[in-house]
Amino acid sequence: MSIEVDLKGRGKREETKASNRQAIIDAAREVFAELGYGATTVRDIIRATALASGTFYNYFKSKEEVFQALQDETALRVRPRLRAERIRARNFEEFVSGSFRTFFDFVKNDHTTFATMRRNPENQRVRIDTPEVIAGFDELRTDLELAIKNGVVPATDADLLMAAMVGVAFEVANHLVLREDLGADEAARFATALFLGGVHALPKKTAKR
Amino acid sequence: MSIEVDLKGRGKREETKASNRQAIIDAAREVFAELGYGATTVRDIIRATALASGTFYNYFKSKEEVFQALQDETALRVRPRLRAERIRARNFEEFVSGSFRTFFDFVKNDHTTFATMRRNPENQRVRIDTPEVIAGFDELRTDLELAIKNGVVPATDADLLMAAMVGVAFEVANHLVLREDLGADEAARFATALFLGGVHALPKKTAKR
DNA sequence: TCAAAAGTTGACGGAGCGTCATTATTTGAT
DNA sequence: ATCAAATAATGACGCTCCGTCAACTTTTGA
Repeated sequence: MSIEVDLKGRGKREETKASNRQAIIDAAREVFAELGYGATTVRDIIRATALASGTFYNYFKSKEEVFQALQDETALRVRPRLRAERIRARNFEEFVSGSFRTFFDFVKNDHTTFATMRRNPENQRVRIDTPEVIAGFDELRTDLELAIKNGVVPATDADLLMAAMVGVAFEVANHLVLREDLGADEAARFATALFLGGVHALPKKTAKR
Repeated sequence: MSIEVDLKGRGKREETKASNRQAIIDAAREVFAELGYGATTVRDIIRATALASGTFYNYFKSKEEVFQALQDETALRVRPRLRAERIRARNFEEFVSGSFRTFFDFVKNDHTTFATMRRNPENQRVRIDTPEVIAGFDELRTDLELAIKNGVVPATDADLLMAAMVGVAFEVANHLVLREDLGADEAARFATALFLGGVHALPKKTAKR
């Protein structure tokens, strides 16, 4: 008679599998933060765990793959917020300002996660475009295409528009992490004004992709 | 009586030193392009050279450092062009459009270099902010500060303005590399219109940094 | 001409990698 | 409750690459 609650509905097998995977991911997050992405080894990660070295490879192929899982986990936390913001928005202006504000808020609060993910001691930025991240980009482009179709935005290359928005978002986010004096509010106001102003000034040339 | 021309003014010592260094850098460029940054090893690089493995370490500490040298070399080719463009520009509009156009032209023509530097098979982007690159960013910020001082641009956080311009430039450049149908002209026209329009729409709030 | 300085070489000890035979745990059928 | 098959964990092993260093070669300038 077990008073144990089956945390995961399924059997013990499934349960430990999930918990081991999470243990590795959690350990990785800490080790990456401490040593930097480049310097950490698979052994470092597994050593921060109760598991044996071989076990690592039952779950991930390499440290890149754990990193990708980490990135996916993050994207998985951000995307719903962005989606909520997108639904709440009643016009294009709100869509843009809500997106920037949400993203910057996340970056500023989840500081460590984002910093770890983009910077490391060697002054080298690593960014992996995981499925979740790419899906997020696609959602954005789709929305921009919709805005174009509705005539809210001049008919431009939606791909470029997305690129521009993403570029501004990530690069500004970087400064957000590095600069103490810069808040999410200010950054969001800046990015929104810049992007919206820019969009309205676009020529109506290049239509399709 | 040597008919040999001392390519480098100095003695033989200096000369081979310079040529070895260059040989390593050149080999690295090719190997990175072939195997991708992540997969290449120091031995791969040195094997593509007439030198011995130990010699590598007389010139660089690691493959990261060679990569940095490569990046610096690239930045060293781009910066003068950007500076020339900046001098030619007779107003802020020309400054912005000239900068984007020059950068995108370079990216499109020097395709391989840029692609190698930002992408690799593992779908992972690596970017190192080397001294040359940072210096380039600083120049840009200085110019933007000047434009603000002259009242051509609303008084905004020059740091953010730089970040935005850099973000747009790099992210659009990425698409430039990946998309066949996209030309440097079109990209430059897009980025210029977006950025200039955005700048003029900025609030005059946040003054200093 | 030659000894000191500078640079090159590749072999070596060490570290991390990914695999795999072995051992332990879980499962479902009886 | 028992047990054989399925599944997962373990850590030792062979391998590759790393960075160093003593021995050797080339250059320098006295």
